[in-house]
Amino acid sequence: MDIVEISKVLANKTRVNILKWLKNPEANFPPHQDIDHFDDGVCVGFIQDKTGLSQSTISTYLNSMQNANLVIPTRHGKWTYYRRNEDVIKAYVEALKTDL
Amino acid sequence: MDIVEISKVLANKTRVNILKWLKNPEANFPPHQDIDHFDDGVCVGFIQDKTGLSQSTISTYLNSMQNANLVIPTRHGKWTYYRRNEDVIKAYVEALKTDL
DNA sequence: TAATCATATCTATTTATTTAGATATATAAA
DNA sequence: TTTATATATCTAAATAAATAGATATGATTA
Repeated sequence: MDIVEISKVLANKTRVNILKWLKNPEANFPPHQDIDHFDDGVCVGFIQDKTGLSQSTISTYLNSMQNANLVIPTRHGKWTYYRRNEDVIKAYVEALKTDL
Repeated sequence: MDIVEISKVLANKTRVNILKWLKNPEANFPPHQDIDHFDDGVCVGFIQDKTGLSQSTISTYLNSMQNANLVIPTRHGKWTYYRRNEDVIKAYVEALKTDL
């Protein structure tokens, strides 16, 4: 549980927003074409559309969030879905509460 | 409660260490010359010595931490003491728990 | 298998952060 | 009232982060 590495991810409004949106994909994203649930998260394109930033920037952001273990990717055909890693998010908040 | 601004402060090992050290000044710093308690925190020089970074860097760090309301400065003669702002730290962790 | 689509990576530019030396300020001491 | 001490601010250099265009990869489709 690296507080500094996770804090670096959270030190950016867009990345914090992505995490918040992924809490409730039904409310924040349109339905996917091939599946009727968000069990594995949301595809990169939807996240990109919502932020208005470039595809490469969002891919970089999601990669950094994945490196910090804050999100989990799952490949579905040509799409990559990202969902929150609730265990790590919870553990981070707990670590702040005790260590900070 | 600005999650991004506070996360920027926590995105640096030295600044996180300073906050941790200030939790227990008795254990982490020598006694002050003029007073025999740490009620108003720890003087800048002691914090600088412990980090090994330059005086101006530590002053900048403490300033950024103060801007984020994470620490509170108090002037005692020619020394400035810094202590944790427990209310804001607690509120930040709570905000993460609910918003993030 | 050629074309297409979604995503990742590479490269480059702009902007922000880190860090320290030099200087300024504010207080205390001689 | 000069001198010393503690801290803050200014300036500048080095490093890192943000961002996007171009290109590559991997999967589907024609």
